[in-house]
Amino acid sequence: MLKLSKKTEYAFMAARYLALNNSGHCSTAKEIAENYDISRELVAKVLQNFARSDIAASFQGVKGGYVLKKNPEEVSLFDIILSVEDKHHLTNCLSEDNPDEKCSHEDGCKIRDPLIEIQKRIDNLFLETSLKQIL
Amino acid sequence: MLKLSKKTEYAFMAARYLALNNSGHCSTAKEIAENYDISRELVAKVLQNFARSDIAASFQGVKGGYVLKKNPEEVSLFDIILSVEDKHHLTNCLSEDNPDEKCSHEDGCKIRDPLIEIQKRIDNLFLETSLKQIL
DNA sequence: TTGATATAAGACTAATTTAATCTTATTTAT
DNA sequence: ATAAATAAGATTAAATTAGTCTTATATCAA
Repeated sequence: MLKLSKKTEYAFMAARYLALNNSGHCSTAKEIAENYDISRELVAKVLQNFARSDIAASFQGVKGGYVLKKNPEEVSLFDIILSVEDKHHLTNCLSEDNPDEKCSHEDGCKIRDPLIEIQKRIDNLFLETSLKQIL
Repeated sequence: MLKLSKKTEYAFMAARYLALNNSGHCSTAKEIAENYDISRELVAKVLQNFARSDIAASFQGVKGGYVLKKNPEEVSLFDIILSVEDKHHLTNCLSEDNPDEKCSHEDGCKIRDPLIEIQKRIDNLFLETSLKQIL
């Protein structure tokens, strides 16, 4: 596997849409969902996440919606993933709720450290790629 | 997410075990499973995959088991992942059974190309890391 | 002030994927 | 012959992910 979730895919798409339509105009979840033919509710959740993590500003009510809060070159794909995904770790024993040496296979499994290194380098790939680069 | 499957974790562990115990000695699935306290059947499947993809040689019958067929520095983590995992793609539209331009979001989603690039670079990280490096 | 259209957020259900187990067959050393 | 191993596929169970539904709140405009 090692697959991005649909939520992350939708997040990339929604962020891209916001970036391309940021001329003072407020984009709604409905608008984006219809544009890509995906679930309105899922897009809405993605956008709510964006608002929470300060990627986008939200406006409620009629004429409400979302606008990007940063320049596309200032938003990394990593920011977007983090905004939308709670777990983003290669293995369970690499996650923060499982700090330090804790591995379900006791000290039998010694693959943790090299994987931490690879994890960092993968994160960096997404960190180095900005939203601007996918427009 | 973007998580390795347990199968892949087990594969790394099993490969590591084989590499550390390759002094003419045949390692069995049972032995490895007990050593790491994981399911015997799952380890068996991993080892069968290793045999099919020529990472290990298998010997049947009593006194049977598996031995690494290559030097640890000649086996990459990517080889191991490929051996054990059928899908190893960042997104569904990146998989081979979905060639070329086919994306469920028609031409609406334009994130495919940059993701192909990131996919390649992730693959490279695993390709550049050899089994020897996790011993 | 009411109705229409948004976001906000959480509960719930459905679908898919992954993990684990079970079963049967075959091989081979003793 | 028997015990211990691989081989391979079927089946079940568990976990995760995707998608939907519901209720509440905000805001614009007639």
